Order: sequence, then C-alpha cells, then structure tokens
Amino acid sequence: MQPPYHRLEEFVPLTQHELTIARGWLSDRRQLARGHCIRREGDPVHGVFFLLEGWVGSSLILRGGKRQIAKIHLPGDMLGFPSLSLSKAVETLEAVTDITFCTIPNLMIGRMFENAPRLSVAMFLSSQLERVALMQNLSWVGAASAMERVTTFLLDLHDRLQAAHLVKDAGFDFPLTQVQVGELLGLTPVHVNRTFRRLDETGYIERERGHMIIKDAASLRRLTAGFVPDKAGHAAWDRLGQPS
Amino acid sequence: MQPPYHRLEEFVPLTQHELTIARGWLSDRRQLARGHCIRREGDPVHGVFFLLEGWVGSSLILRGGKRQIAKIHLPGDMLGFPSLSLSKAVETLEAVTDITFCTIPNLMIGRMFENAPRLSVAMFLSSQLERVALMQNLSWVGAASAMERVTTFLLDLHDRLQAAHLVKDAGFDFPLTQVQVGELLGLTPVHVNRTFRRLDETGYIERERGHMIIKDAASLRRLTAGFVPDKAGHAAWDRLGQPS
DNA sequence: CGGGCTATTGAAGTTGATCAATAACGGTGG
DNA sequence: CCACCGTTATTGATCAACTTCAATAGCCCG
Repeated sequence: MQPPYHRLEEFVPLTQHELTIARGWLSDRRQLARGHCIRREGDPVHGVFFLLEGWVGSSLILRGGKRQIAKIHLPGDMLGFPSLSLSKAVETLEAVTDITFCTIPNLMIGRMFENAPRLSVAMFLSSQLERVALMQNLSWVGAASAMERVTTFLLDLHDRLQAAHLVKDAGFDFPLTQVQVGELLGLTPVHVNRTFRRLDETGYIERERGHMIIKDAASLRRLTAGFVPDKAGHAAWDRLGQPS
Repeated sequence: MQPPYHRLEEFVPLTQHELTIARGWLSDRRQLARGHCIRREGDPVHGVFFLLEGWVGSSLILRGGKRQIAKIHLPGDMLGFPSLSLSKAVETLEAVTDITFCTIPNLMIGRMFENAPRLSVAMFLSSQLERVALMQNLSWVGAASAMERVTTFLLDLHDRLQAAHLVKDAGFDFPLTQVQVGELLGLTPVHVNRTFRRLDETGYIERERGHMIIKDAASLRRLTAGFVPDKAGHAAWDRLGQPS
C-alpha cells in the first residue's frame, strides 16, 4: 500500500531523493492495538513517529488526573514533534484504533536538516500548520459553546479524513468514545452525548456503531465557531523563495 | 542594547556566522504604540517578526466576535510563524505595550534554511516549544478551574519574564487588562477580577497600577493545574546529532 | 454467559456568565 | 494644572450552561 505522504507534500512534491529518505522511515514498521500507547508522558524522547494507519490521540495529563486531548491524529500525520524540544515527552500518544506506525529516530531528523533542506522546510511548514490547528482548537475550547465545539470538530475531522481519502459519501468511521470527544473539547461525556443527540434528532448527522454520517454539512457549518483558514500549499513554497 | 537572543540560544549558542544573520534582521526596526497591530487576521503574510521590546498578544477571532488570545509574547520571541503555512494570516498580533520589533521577510527565512541549517534547527525546536506551550494553554483552558488557570498563567508568565531578565524581586510589570487575561484563559473579565482579588486577599500576590508581585510562589504553585515541562536545552541538540 | 466499558437519560447542583451600576484611573485638551 | 471623558476595575444580583451524581441499558470481548 502507498504510504500516506499527503501531509508531507502539502507544500511541495517530494523529489526522488526525498522519497528515498521518506521510504527509509518505513523500515521500522510497527503495529499497536487500540488503547495502547506509542509512548507516555514522561518517557524519554527517542524519536518522532509517522502514522500509517489508524487514529492516535495526543494528550496531556493535568494535576487531578484530568486529561486534555490536544489533537486527534490521522494517517499521514507526524507525531511527537513537540517533545523533541523537551527533556522528557509531555504528550501521551494513545492509539484510538488499531494502528500501524513507524519510528523515526532523532538522528534521522538531525541528518534530514543537514542533507535535505527542502524536506526540512516541508516539515517546518507542516509543524506551523499544526500550530494553527492547535490555536484553533484552543479558541473553540476557550470561547465557543458546546454545540459550536462539537460541530466545528466534526466538520474539521470530516475535512481531514477526506484529505486522507477516508470518507465515503459523507460517512466515515468514528472510533472515538464520547469520553474522548469530551477530553478533546473540554466537555463532560454526558454533555457530549446530549449534544450529539440533539444533532442527530435534528437530522444534521447520523450515528451508529462506530460510524458517522454528515447529512447536512452546509447547515452544520452554520453552527460552527469559526473558519478553517486556507492552507498556502505551494504558495508558501514560493514565498520562501523555493528553497532547494 | 543587546538584542534578546535568549530564545534563539536555548538549544545551542549561535556562531559568528549565525549572529551575523540574526543581526541582519535588526535592520528594519520599528516601533508601535500600545493597542496597535503588527498585523491583523486576513492580512497577507509578508514575513515573521522578532520582538525586541514590549509585550504582544497573538489572537484569533471567532464568529460572534469573541476573541481568543493564544499567547502573550515577550521580548525575544519570534512572532507570526504559524501563518507562514497559510494563504492569509490567521493570527492578529496586537501590541499590549509600546513595542519595538523587526520584520523578517519570507525570503530571509527561506535562505536561512539553505545557508544556516543550525539556525534552522534552532528555530524548528523553538517552534516545537511553542507548540508545547500552546498544548499546555489548551489543557488549562479545557480542563482546569478558573483559579487554576489564573495561577498557572501567572507563574508561567513569571518564569518567562525571568528568562528575559524582566523580574525584580518577584515583581514585574503587568500591562494586561483583565479583559485580555480573560481572553487568554477563556474567562470573563468579571471572573478574572474576582479570582485576582481572592489571590491578593489571601496574600499570594500583590497588584497595583500595572505591576504585580508574587508574594508566595511556593503556595501559589500548589494551586496550579500542572507542571511546566523541562526544556531539553542543549540535550535536544545532542539528540539530533549536533547538526552542523 | 458474565464483566467491564460505553451510551443514554433524568435530576440536582455549581461554576462561571451575564447584567448592571459605580468607582478609579489615565490620558487629553483647554 | 485641572476638568473631562473613555477605558478599566470592582462589586452585587441573577441566570444559565454545563457538571455532577446516579441509575439503567446496550454492546463487545473473552
């Protein structure tokens, strides 16, 4: 199966040289069952991870035991970059479904910066995109109602799944528990449930056994908290003077 | 005055070559009065910014007009990186105090990646640190009480100001309005006020005319929501194989 | 078949929001 | 230097969104 390079190629197509490097990551391919952790808060930082199949939640744990999921990662995402700057990992990376992923050791990242400046810029820009996503999540959690948070999340998820070719007829697998959605959006599972129910009573969505269908995306979008900004794509590349 | 390079040198000291590059940024030095914007949401992305003096808030605006401040930036911070990946800026960068800053045009960033891999890695790691800070802010806003949010924020601010040599005897200038603190922490200004008052009635802090003193940091820290993770510092550099 | 997690629903409780009014401050122009 | 005005801070009273508590039902897995 073709590895999901769509996130890496958002800004510029990879050259043969870069594809070779990216294929090098795939050597150490691993599987993990739902509920298990790629790594936990406090673990040493051995590298970053490339998610090939399945969903992963990256979360922080607060004093008091509450957990905040910072992001739900989908196939093609690179995981664990933030902790590269820390002495120990902050984020727990937990498999939401069964997953396949690769570990990219620290040294490979260092070498990439020396030998593959274009790929480095791609990763750099990708990281900035993640920062934007995080800022948006923060803004929803900090300033939007429960209904706005849920609808915004569902539509964003839908768009990202679409980019990963995982949507069929506005429907997609939805393996998250309501507890997890709550931890992502800063709501209690009970309230997530009520919000979901209101949405499918109204006919905006349809849920069943780990699957979700967006019945009326246009109306749903009117309930959201804000806009998803346009990615620059290749324009970002041009802007930087098309680094070689 | 020595430019505040402490953020850039968190991971590795700059070489002469890199210092030359960094000094190049300073050519286009500008001032802005409190309340004015370096740039607004929706503006074209001409470059990123290096903050020399003063405080800047970076914020997103939601449908409905509510504003979420993602971060309060202090001298030495690089601003505006996330929008490099977008066709238009998402973040509004507003001066909280009178400020001095430099604009670093996009092309200079691109050239840096080609000619100064070490500096690029430093910026890359710095960006990851920003992601961590953002994840933490998200976790406070999503899962902590008002009191926890406020105390965590104050202590974090204190630590960052200290790194910028802007703290004297546990006291520091505090130019933020309570409205702004509210927008940062996802609270109403009224509630920020009540929380502050409770803190200084109890003797944890002291406030007056744009100044704040942390009277009892140790006790205050017991009220916070979580821990500030250790930065890797030079260890991050070693980990990556000391890129040259 | 049994046990544990997940979803669902109802009732009651709280934190923090909203509304509203006043006071204090800071900057401006006369 | 002072009067004025808009912004900010403060405080009280009320309200509501969401939480907490609790109980039941459904599902998945071994």
